[in-house]
Amino acid sequence: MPELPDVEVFKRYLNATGLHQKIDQVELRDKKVLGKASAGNISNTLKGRQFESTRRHGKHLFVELSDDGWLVLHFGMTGFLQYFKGEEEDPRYHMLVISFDNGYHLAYCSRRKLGTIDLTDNPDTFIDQERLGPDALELNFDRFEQLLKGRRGSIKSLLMNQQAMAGLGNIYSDEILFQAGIHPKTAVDTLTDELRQQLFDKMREVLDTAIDCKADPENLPPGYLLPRRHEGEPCPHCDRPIEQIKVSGRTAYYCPGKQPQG
DNA sequence: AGTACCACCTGACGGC
DNA sequence: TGCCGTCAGGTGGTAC
Repeated sequence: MPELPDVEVFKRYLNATGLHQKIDQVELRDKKVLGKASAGNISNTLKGRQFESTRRHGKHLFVELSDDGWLVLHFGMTGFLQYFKGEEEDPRYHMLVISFDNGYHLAYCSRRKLGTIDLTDNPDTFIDQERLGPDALELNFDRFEQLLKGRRGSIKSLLMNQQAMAGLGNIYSDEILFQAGIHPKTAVDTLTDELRQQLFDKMREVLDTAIDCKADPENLPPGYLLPRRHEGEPCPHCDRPIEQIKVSGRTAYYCPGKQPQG
């Protein structure tokens, strides 16, 4: 699930629940989700401290600790956060459980364990080390155009390339290309000025809208692809059946009427 | 540079 | 009902 809008929702959730409380206990239940930091390292760093603030960059969530240091969360395909009191209802997917002195717990949950938990002294350093591009919502049009320059691959691959820009994954790149009326396989270097502008505008619009909708596709306004993102479903604009193709290894859905092949 | 394929994990779904 | 193949919204490595 977690692309930029989802992670932004997690960030707000954490801001509303887990800040400014002393961390009493830290339990790492599966080391498979660890990045470079060790379990002991995570535990020692968090215990006795508080979460002070959060920052999101692309699909990464950084959580600032009192006295230097940040916890880094990446959610993979199935990660999410859960704040709860007392007993855990379904602890099967709780990979990391942080217990506060108010009796509440914050759990990092993941079914497929494809996410990563790590530590960093400085988010900017971490972003550099991971070679992440600028956050998709912090781009201005000039910077966006710079990113497109000299690229020859498909536009969908570029949108999903975290080194180019950070935050977009398979489903929101589909939605953005649908709204912009651009076929996912369109070569980047064949996009007209008009389409580049359209793409940039729709990227912002889709991301802002998705965040407003709590990143739940069912809440999206009429005219969005995501609730109908299945082969053969009618296009919400023209009723033509949605088609499915592979674009750099990922399944892409698009409307052949609204997004003609270039 | 770009793409294709595999791997990491687990669960859901469709076909038989 | 049960087994099996396939696929899933992410990422990294390798090979071409």
